[in-house]
Amino acid sequence: MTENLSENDLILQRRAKLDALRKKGIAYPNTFRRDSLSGDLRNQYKEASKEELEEKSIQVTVAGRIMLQRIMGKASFITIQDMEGQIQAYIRSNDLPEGQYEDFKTWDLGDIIGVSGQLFLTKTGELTVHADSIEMLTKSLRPLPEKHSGLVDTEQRYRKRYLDLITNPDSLDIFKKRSQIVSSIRDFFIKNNYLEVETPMMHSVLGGAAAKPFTTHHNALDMDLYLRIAPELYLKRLVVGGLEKVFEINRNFRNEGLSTKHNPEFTMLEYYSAYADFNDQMAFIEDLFKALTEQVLGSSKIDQNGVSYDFSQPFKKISLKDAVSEKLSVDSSSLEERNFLLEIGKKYKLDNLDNLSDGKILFELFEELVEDDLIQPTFITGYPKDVSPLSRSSDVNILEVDRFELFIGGKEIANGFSELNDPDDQAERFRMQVDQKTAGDEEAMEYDSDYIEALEYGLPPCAGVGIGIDRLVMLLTGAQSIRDVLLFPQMKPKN
RNA sequence: GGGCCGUUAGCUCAGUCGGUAGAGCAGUUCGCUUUUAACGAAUUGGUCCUGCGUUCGAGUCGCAGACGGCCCA
Repeated sequence: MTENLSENDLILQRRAKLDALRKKGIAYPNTFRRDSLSGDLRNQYKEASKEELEEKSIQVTVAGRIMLQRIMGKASFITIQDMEGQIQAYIRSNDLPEGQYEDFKTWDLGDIIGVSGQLFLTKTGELTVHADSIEMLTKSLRPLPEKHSGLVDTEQRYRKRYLDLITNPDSLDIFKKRSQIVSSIRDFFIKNNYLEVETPMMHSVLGGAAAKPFTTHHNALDMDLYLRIAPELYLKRLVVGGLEKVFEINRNFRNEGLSTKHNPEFTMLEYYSAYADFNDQMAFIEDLFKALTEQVLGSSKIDQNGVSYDFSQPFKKISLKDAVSEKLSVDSSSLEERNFLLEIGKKYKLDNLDNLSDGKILFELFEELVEDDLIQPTFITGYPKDVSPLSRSSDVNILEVDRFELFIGGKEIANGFSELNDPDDQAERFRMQVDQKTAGDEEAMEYDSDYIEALEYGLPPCAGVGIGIDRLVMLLTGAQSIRDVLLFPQMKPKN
């Protein structure tokens, strides 16, 4: 448990074995090359019969970590694990140089070795490499977690992810899926003629989202900088610059509490398309989810944590006001009356109620009352202007903007809107943000005059979307905590 | 920030009413040439998360703290 670097017996024994290797001059070789991976061999020969394999005399060289061993006096079976899975090797004294079998018997679980030999099927039908040569490649000095249960302790799984990955195939599978998801998204955007870009992670002006930032300091410039809370304002500068379709998959940093849904650094996909509006983007998201689930999970109809999702169908759409009024069983027009909003806000114990605008109260009521219940994919539309300082104003309702958020499984998955490209309107919204900041709102944005100047050159009509990759991976893998989809979730150091 | 729960051997876990710290796996030794979490025999291994307190005596009870998990804000 405690990080005890004083070496116990198990480590001393392994070190003694390493010393013996060092004396022979074969401690950490790097000349061994494999020609096969466990998964490929399994796939390739899953149909082959014992006789066929024997007849073909297939010589292979594999490498990996010893995970299981069944040692007998003059012959052994071991299970070695590589990046694709496990394969068994049969090590027989007679087939090795004099004395090597005795050395082999001192090898430990966790050691990384290479094995060459012919493939065969054992009498129980398991594909096995019949070793004619074996080599110790990396001596492991510390014992692995228990071979059957794997590493169970949640804290250790996060702190020592490598042990989790070695011993828990389910965990490994989540991270393989995560990689496929990101790769599939990237393909989808590139196919749709988007250009992938990278924008600054260190910002001198805070903007692009409502969040508390981390600050850092640049010594040579002697200036404080924020770790970015969102790339939005830079990506839209690029659209001004003529990159009419751009996307970025990268980290954002928000200085807030940790939970099963929040990690201070997390991965965001943001993309922008000129000559599109928020309705176009909703349709595009439906296409994205259909393609993504088909590619990564093999079907757009999936079951996750007891819920069935069908991503081949259009998603439900409902306005924020209707969603809240439905929940409260009141007429949606009553949500336009401040007294009623205050009454309901009080009932649900919203903080600092009197200082909140009507739109903010409505928005917070939505989060409080509705969000968790949006299990099937649902676009919420009709967002209040005062919680959406970068969104284009609605042409039909002066208090609202052309914005949506997508909820699936009770979690916010995407946020998108027609972009505000009127520089005067944007300047006015920034000023309101600054007022809110002055009034004590720590999540409010700063006035970004450089961005306003960019808008003055002309941002084409456009719409953009942000999708939280971590939550998306949670959805598609069934993970219950964001820490289970982050290789190294944020943890307090021990001691 | 609040509530609840957890922390015992390298790992996975027991530990009764407060009375000498236990098992399985791993390790070590022996046996075993087609095993499957191999098997059989023997055996080593402890800062019971930390500190303070109560007590003749604390893994166990109390207080404070650390780290983690879940829920709430």
